[in-house]
Amino acid sequence: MLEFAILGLLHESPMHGYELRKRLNALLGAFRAFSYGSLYPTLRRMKAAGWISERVPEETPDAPALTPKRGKVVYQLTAEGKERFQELLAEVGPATSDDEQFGVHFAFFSKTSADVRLRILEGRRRRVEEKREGLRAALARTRERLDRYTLELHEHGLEAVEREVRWLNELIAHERADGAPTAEPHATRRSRGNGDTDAANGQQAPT
Amino acid sequence: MLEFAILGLLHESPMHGYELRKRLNALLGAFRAFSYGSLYPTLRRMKAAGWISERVPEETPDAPALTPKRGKVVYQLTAEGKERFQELLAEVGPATSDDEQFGVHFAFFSKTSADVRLRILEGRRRRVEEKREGLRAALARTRERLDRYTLELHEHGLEAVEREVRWLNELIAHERADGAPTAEPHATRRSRGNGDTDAANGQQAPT
DNA sequence: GTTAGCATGTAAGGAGTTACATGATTTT
DNA sequence: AAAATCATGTAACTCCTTACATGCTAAC
Repeated sequence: MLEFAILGLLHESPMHGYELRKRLNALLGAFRAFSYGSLYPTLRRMKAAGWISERVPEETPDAPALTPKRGKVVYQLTAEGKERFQELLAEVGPATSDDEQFGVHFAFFSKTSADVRLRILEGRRRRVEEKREGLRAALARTRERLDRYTLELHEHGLEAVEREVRWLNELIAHERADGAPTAEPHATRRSRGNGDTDAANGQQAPT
Repeated sequence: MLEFAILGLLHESPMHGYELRKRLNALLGAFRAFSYGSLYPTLRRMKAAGWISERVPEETPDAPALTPKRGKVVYQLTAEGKERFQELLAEVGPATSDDEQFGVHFAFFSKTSADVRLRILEGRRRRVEEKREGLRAALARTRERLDRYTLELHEHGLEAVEREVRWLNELIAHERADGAPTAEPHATRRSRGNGDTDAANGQQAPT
């Protein structure tokens, strides 16, 4: 997780730990935050594994050995690191649909190939739909017996999940449209709604 | 967390581990799931701490020592356990606004006193509002530089957070109305909207 | 009489957090 | 030169997961 995120960020440009952490928490803002206590040990491990290397920050040729005393350590990806990142990008396991895993994978979608993107989105959708069905069933089964607050909690959870399914549907439709503008012979009319999600919509124009 | 949830469930009725886990995951459906690997050791700890006790399932007086060989172990709350639960209910620390902590606390709201409920809801709202502001600032700051997907992720996150603020506002208003139908001399008109949350609403009737 | 699901547990370990400790650099 | 913030790191610990191991009980 952390490792993957670090690889992704260093893929864009070399960085030192402190900055890495800030960018990490900005990137994943909605999902996750990491502390130094995990960051630095992870960097160590990754260096030992050969995926990243330290780089002494460019000395201006004039001031050669100024003071890299306990200096900033700038990390950059090695060739192996780049490979590893590609590997992790494409490796869509059963856990890739988990909240956090999905978030991180999604954050690096622009570095992911179109087919893998689609696989991930569909996997996530299935997962979220399962959760939705579970919640619906539980609600239908116990609606009468639940106290006001538990009910409120479950309904709010259900709505959040329904929203996410809609979001994923849009993303998937978009991916399909982008990837095969003239190919797919199966969704000519009906720009929204895919038959599975029931029609409990009612959206309004975005802010 | 687990401990708190167990106390809460056993507060309703005695149960054995297996059932406990099922009810636990049903109760927190949207938030969390626990595995046996954590459940049983936790039960042990709690028993050692004196919060719960095992109860040999009522033998029918006719068949005295039938076969409780490796029988079901039914756990029930002790007096100390009940106290502990009340303590945890009322103890609103800085972490009570965290996603999971909040979810569990909320699930037991019907056993929580009105003033604590309000404190928890307001704490949560503040937390979520902070997150919202962070996301908004980040979006405003970097909107141009972000790739399509990161943008999509952040916007979806922001919307989710905005939804939760609205939800919390409703809950808080409801609590206030319930708790002090005639008392509070400070919210006579304006049944909704609390000045802080900006007016990006636009809700429709619930399902 | 064997598969499926109920029921209880343990050992090893993953993935992080908190709290602490320290030094360098910039701002006031 | 004091305060803030940047920057790196470690030790101890928390909390839970995975994988395994076992036995009982109902259904087919």
